[in-house]
Amino acid sequence: MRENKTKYAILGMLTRGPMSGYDIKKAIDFGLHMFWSESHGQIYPGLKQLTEDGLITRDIMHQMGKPDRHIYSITERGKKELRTWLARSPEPNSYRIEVLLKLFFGHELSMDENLQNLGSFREQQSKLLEQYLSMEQHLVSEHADVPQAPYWLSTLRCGIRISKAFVGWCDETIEFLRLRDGGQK
Amino acid sequence: MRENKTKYAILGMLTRGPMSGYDIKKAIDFGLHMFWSESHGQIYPGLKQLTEDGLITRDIMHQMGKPDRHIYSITERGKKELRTWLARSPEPNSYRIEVLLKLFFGHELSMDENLQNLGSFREQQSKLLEQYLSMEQHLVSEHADVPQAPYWLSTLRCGIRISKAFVGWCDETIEFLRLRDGGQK
DNA sequence: GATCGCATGTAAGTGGTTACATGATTTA
DNA sequence: TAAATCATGTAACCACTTACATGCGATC
Repeated sequence: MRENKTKYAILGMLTRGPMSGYDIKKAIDFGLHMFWSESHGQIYPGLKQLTEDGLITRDIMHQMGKPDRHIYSITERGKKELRTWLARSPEPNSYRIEVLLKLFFGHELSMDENLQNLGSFREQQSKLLEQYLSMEQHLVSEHADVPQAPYWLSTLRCGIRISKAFVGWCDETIEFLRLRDGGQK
Repeated sequence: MRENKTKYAILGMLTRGPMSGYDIKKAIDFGLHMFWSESHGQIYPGLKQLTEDGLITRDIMHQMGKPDRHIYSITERGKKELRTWLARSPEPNSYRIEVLLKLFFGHELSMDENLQNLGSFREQQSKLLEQYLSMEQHLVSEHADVPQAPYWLSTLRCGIRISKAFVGWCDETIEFLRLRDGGQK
């Protein structure tokens, strides 16, 4: 059974308070971007469905010079539905890591090309790492008082661990392959 | 541009030598399963397309008491296509990690439920880790001589690093949340 | 006698991204 | 003056999984 999890990301964000689809998209992009993503092409139909199911309600705010804002609020039933899902053990995640697929077939490439791929991946990950570290600082210093902070911090620290692991692996692997290549000559 | 990468996984496996769709599926499940997956509902149509495009060719082997085997071989053009893709810098991977989405909204749950989710994820990852470690041993002792071995080893070691990172993070987070919970009382 | 492995394929349905569509205001 | 931001939605398209379809032989 493949389940659509967009609804839970939406419901989760609405526990912070009423907001628009646009706000939800931004909140997901900012808060979850190291481990989750939703496109607005999923969010707007999702909001429609959730409204029909009675898990959220909609209010319309008129604005001058800007489009109307549709403000959604989570209902009690919505909260219940969210909690039920949250409490079910997480399914194993299946990721697809392109750099690893490429490296697995690395024998088909020159060593130089492999090292370039690894280098570009390393750069991606070390940029992410820096970003997470500065977000962690920001969270600790600015939002330590909000009750969700420990959970946000914990997910951030997972991102930090993972990107550190990737960077470390890149360094190890670049050296390992270089040595092998040199030794072969 | 969202690109279908199934074809590259197939082409890559066929660089080992001619094999059937069934074999390819098994090779992917066994060799790539920590970072890639393909369903046979993707593989068979993929093989058809690749044959039409002239990137692979097909031979049919009759067997007694079993269905025919369709044996595919990669062509020169196929190898070229694969190499071109392999040499392009890997795209950043977008993973969806359910346990993190759940933990991000952990404030909606009891501490006990959060710890249970973390515990179940930790178990998943530590099982994976053990599996990878034994595969590493096997690879080093049995297949050290094949020319692809360093690449296979490298991808395995990435899996090892990542699952270690997850397990370490789980331990840290379980303790972090327990302390916070105890401190609050 | 049931299930698993071998072996290939198609079809239905869902998941998800990107482009299309609109349009005012602010910023570079 | 070009672009980015605010703001919402739909439609087309592709990716991917799962169920359907078939059928023999071996194992439990």
